[in-house]
Amino acid sequence: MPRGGRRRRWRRRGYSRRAVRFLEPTLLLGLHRGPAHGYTLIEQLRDFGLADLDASAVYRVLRDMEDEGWVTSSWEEEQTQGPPRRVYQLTALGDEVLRWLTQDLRGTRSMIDQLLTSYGRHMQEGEGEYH
Amino acid sequence: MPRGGRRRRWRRRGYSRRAVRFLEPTLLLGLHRGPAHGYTLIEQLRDFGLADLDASAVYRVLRDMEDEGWVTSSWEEEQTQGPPRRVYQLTALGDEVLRWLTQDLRGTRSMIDQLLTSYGRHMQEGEGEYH
DNA sequence: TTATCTATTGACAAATTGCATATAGTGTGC
DNA sequence: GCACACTATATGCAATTTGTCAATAGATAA
Repeated sequence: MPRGGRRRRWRRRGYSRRAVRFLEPTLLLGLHRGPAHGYTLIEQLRDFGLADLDASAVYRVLRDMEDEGWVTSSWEEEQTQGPPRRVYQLTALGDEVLRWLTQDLRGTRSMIDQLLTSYGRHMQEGEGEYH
Repeated sequence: MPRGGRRRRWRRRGYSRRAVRFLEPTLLLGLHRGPAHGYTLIEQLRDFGLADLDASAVYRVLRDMEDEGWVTSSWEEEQTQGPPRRVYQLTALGDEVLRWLTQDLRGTRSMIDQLLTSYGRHMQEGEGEYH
C-alpha cells in the first residue's frame, strides 16, 4: 500500500481557531463588568477582535460555563424588543477562574514573545536555510 | 426530564491545550535553523516551554506538515545509536507558512494585550461585581 | 401575513486530542 | 543469547471539541 493514502488535513474551516480559545476569558471579562445577556456579549466581542464567530458557539460556551459554576443565569423579567433573554452573572468561582485565566494568558504571551524573539534573532543573524 | 442531564464538560486531560497550539510554529522555527529529526526537535521543544507532551503528537504534526508540503523528510543514511531516523527539512512553502504564522502570533499577542489591559484597567477602577 | 430583527437552542458531521500500544535498532551487563 | 534500557517512529481508537445549519420564538413594522 503506497503512502498516498494518508488522511487529509483539516482545510481550515470558517473562522480562526484563535477566536474560540479566547472566548472564555473574554466572556468572563465582559461579565466582570456586570450581568449581561448573550446577545449583548456577542456584540461586545467585536471590540476584542472576536467578530464573525457563530452565535451558537458563544451560547454554547456560556451554557458550559454555567455547568462549571462560573456563571449563573436567569430569564430576564422585563420585556424587550424580542423573545425573553437569559441574563448571565459572574459567580465568585467565575471571578477566580477569570483571575486564573488572565495568569494563563500572561504565560501564553511570554511563550509567544520567546518564539518571536527567537525568530527575529535568527533572521537577523542570517543563519539557516531560508531567510 | 430535569436540566440535570446536561453534558459534562471535559475535565481537562493531561497536558495543556496551549502546548499543542504552538507546536506548528515552534517546530517550523526549529527547522528554520536547519534539518533535524523528530527526536531532536522534541528535545528542543523543552526550551520553548513545551515539555511533557506526548511524542506521538509531535510526530503526527510532523507528518501532517509533510502532507501539507511545509516540510520534506527522508530516512537518514548514517547509522546512529538506535533505529533509522527520519530527517525533516523545511521547504520554501514551509518558510512562507512560518512567516505567516509569526504574523498570526503577533495578532494573538496583541489580542492578549488588549484583554489584559482591559482587565487591569477595570480592576484599578474598582468597578464591577468582583475585584 | 409576511418579513425582519432580536435571542436562544439543538443536532450532527467532521476534526482534533490523549493515551495506550506496536515496532524496531543498538548497546550493556550478565 | 537474552533480558533490559534507551533511542526512534508509527498507529489505532475513544472521547472531546468545533463548525455549520437549522429550529424555535417573541416583537415590530410594512
